[in-house]
Amino acid sequence: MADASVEMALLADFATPSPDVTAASAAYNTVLDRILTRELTPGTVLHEIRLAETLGVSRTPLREALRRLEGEGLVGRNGGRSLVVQSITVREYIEALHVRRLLESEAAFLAAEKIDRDLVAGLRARICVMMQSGEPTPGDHWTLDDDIHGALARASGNDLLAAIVQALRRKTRLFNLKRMPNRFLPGCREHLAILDALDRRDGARARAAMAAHLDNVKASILDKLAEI
Amino acid sequence: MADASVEMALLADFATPSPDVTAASAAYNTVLDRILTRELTPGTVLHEIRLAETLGVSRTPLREALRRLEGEGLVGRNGGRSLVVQSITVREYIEALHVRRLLESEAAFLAAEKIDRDLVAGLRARICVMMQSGEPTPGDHWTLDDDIHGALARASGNDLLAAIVQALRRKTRLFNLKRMPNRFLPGCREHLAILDALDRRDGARARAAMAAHLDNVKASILDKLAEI
DNA sequence: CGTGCTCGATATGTATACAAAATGAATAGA
DNA sequence: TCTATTCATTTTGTATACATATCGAGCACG
Repeated sequence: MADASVEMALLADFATPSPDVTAASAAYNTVLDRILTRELTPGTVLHEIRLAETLGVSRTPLREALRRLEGEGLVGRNGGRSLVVQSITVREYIEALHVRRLLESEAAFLAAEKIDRDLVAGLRARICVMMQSGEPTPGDHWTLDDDIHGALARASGNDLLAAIVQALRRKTRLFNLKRMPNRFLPGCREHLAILDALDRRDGARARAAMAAHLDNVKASILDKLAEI
Repeated sequence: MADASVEMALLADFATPSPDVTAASAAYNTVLDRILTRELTPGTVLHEIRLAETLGVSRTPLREALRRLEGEGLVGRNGGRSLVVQSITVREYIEALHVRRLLESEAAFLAAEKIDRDLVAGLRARICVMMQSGEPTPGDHWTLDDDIHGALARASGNDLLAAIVQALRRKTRLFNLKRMPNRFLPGCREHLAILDALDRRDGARARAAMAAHLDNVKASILDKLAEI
C-alpha cells in the first residue's frame, strides 16, 4: 500500500504558491522549486540544519515546509528518520498514468461543452510556435504541457478533479524530465487533436483523444524500458 | 480552484496510522480521531496553546500534526491565521462523488479478476449480519462501508488509486455522518450486488454495480437537498 | 449616535536550547 | 581477519522563550 500521507497530499492547493510572507512558506517554495528544477535530485538526503542555514531560516519553519512536501509526496523518509527527495518508481508512474487517464478523459469530456474558445486558441498558438521553433528546453516543454492539461482539467468544472490531476502531474514530473523518450512532436500532434475536439464541442472525441494521448505516453515509457 | 495543498494531501498514507512513538504522531492521531468522531465539529477553531495543553504536548509537535491535517484537507484556515476544522460544501461533496465514481468503477472492474474470494465472503457475511441486526450505529455503518470500499480499491492492484479513494472517503466522511439520508438497506443491497459480480469475476458487471451505487448515493443526496 | 482610531490582549510565527535516538567508527575480543 | 560492542558524533524530536501580527474593546471625535 502506498503511503497514504503522500496520496492525501495530492489534494492540497499548490496552484497558487503560498505567498512568501512567512519564513515557512518561503522555505517551502524554495525547496519545492529546487526539487522541480532538479537542483535537488531524487535520493538527495535533506539535512534540516544544513538546509536551514542555506535558506537563511531556522529549523522550525523549515520543518514545516518539509512536512508539507512530505505530505505532497515529494519528499519521503528513507529508513528511520532521514528525509530524502522522493524518487518515483516505474510502477508508481504507471499507476499515476492510469489514474490520470481515468480523470483527464472525463475532464476532456466535460470541458468540451464549456471551455472558452479563446483559451483553446491561445494554447494552440503556443503549441504551433513551439513546433516551429524546434526542440524546446525540457522546462519550456513542461510548462506548456502543464498549462494544457491544467487548463483542460480546470475547464471540467470539477475543482477537485483538477487539483488531483495537478498533484499527480507534479508527482510524476521528475520522472518525465529525465526518463521520457522523445515524444515532443507526437505529443504536440496529440494535444492539437484534443484541442480540435474541444473547439468542436465534441466531448466524446475529446475524451477519446485524451485517452489515446495518455495511452501513447504509457506505451512509449514501456517501450523505452523494454529496450533497456 | 480548490486549495491544491488540500488536494495533494489526498495522496498521503493514512492507511496505517503512524505509530504513536513521537508526540507529533500521537497528537496527529488524537486530533484526527476527534475530528472523525465529531468530538471536534466542522467550524471549530483550533487554538494551538489550548489544544497542546489538552493533549499534553508542547506546541511544536502539535503544529506538526495540524500541518498534516491541513495538508489532508481536514482542517483549513478561516481567514487569516486561525485554523478551523474544515466543513465540506455540497459542491465539494458532489465533486468528490464524481471522482470516486470514476475511480471506484475502474477499481471494481480491475478487482474482479483478482480479488480473494474469502475476502468477499467475509464482507458479505458482515453485511448480512448488520442487515439482520437492524439499523446500526453510524460508526459501525461507516466502518463496514469503509472496509468494503477500501478492500475493493486495494484489490484493484493500483495502490495510488486506492490511496486517493481512501482520502476522498475520509474527506467526505463528516458530510455523510450528519446529512446522509437513510440509505442503510439500499446501500447493503447495492454492496451485495457489487460483491456478487466480484465473486463471478464479472468485471463489467462489478463496474456497473459500483457506478450505480455511487449514482444512487448522489441522487439521494440531491433529493434530500431538493426537499429542503 | 455612529464611525474610526488607538491600545491592549491574545494567538501565531520564529528562534534557540536541550534531550534522545541513531549512525558510524574504533577497538577489543574471538 | 572478522565480528561485536561501545562510545562519540550527528541529527532529529521537543520544549520554551521571544517577536510580531491580528482581533477586539474602549474611547474620542465627527
